[in-house]
Amino acid sequence: MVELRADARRNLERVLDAATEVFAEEGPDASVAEIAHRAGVGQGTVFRRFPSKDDLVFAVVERHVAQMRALAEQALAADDPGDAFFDFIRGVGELAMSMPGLHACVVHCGEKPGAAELEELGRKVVARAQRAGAVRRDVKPADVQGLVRSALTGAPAGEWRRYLEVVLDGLRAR
Amino acid sequence: MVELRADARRNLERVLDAATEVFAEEGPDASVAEIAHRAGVGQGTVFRRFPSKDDLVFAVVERHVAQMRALAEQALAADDPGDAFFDFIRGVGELAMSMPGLHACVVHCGEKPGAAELEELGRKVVARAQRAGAVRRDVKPADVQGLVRSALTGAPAGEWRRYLEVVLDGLRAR
DNA sequence: CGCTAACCGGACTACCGAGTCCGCTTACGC
DNA sequence: GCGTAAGCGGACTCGGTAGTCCGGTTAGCG
Repeated sequence: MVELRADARRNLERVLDAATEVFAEEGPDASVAEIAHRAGVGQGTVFRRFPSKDDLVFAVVERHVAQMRALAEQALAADDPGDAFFDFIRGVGELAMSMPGLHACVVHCGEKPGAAELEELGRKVVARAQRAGAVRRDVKPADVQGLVRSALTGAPAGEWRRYLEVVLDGLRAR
Repeated sequence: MVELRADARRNLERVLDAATEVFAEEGPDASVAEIAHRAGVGQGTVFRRFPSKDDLVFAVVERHVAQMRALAEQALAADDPGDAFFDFIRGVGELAMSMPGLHACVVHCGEKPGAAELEELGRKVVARAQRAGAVRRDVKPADVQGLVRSALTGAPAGEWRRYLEVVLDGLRAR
């Protein structure tokens, strides 16, 4: 499987796009049949590339997480560590909540995909903000991640920005 | 169905107890078969009393929510509105997280069961604390509820108390 | 007692979604 | 062109769950 035939590659992309769409709308419980149909291919085609449904979810989430990594890198390069942190979190919120279903997928896969690097970067962003005295020192980077994810996941439709601000206020050094 | 035969009443209680146990362990996705088995009755017996599985979930959640109402009433009777509020929230946390699966059930049923009265009481507790200057004024009672629920739902196993404290700090008037 | 309506259990149906299989189609190297 | 292996689709299997049904059991009244 080093080289994919042209039609196979085309279908693979269709599947990934359709899966992103469908998962974004319905979350990780969307059925593979729906995705295959939306992609205009048979179920067999989906399962040939992604041996299990979870593999498909991972692939979709992977793309999504990559964008967050970019934000984290940007935050590390910024001048003010405190502002960088708070803007980073807000950016992650915008990204995640632009496709709520996908966010549920991220939660669904736990830590699996490119989360390791993202977490590593996130750790640095947090540590830097703590060193600069902008973030309270008694929270661990994992706590920040968890709290933010909770606020985003739990907020009703249009309210997540307000929720996030409350959490961010709770994270500020006092 | 005004009067229930003695054996029927006994079975009804067994079912409710078993359901509470099982939902507390496995969340709202636990199967009715498991509950019936744990209660030592047939599935038919369960469905005779609760026409759908959701009805059963509601009944179980109802009981759980009643305990929270008690806490809210207690909070309203307390002297210091600020302390009352923060202790109330912590109490709700203890109650909810002593049975995490049940908490997921509460989330699962949305607002259905005795939530209306609980919400009404909660509203008063929050308003009182805001009037006393202990809680920031730009949050609505529903936000408090949502934020707390999010923090509890999203926290990993042993960490919910720490999460809750961050959120509570975010809610304090500054 | 003994009769009967209420009640019981658990087999059964209906349905849904993940993952498999195989006969047919098509890209593409020669 | 043409032969063939890569690829395709979608019907099918399999497992699991909500909800139904009915022949058998029993509470409890007279």
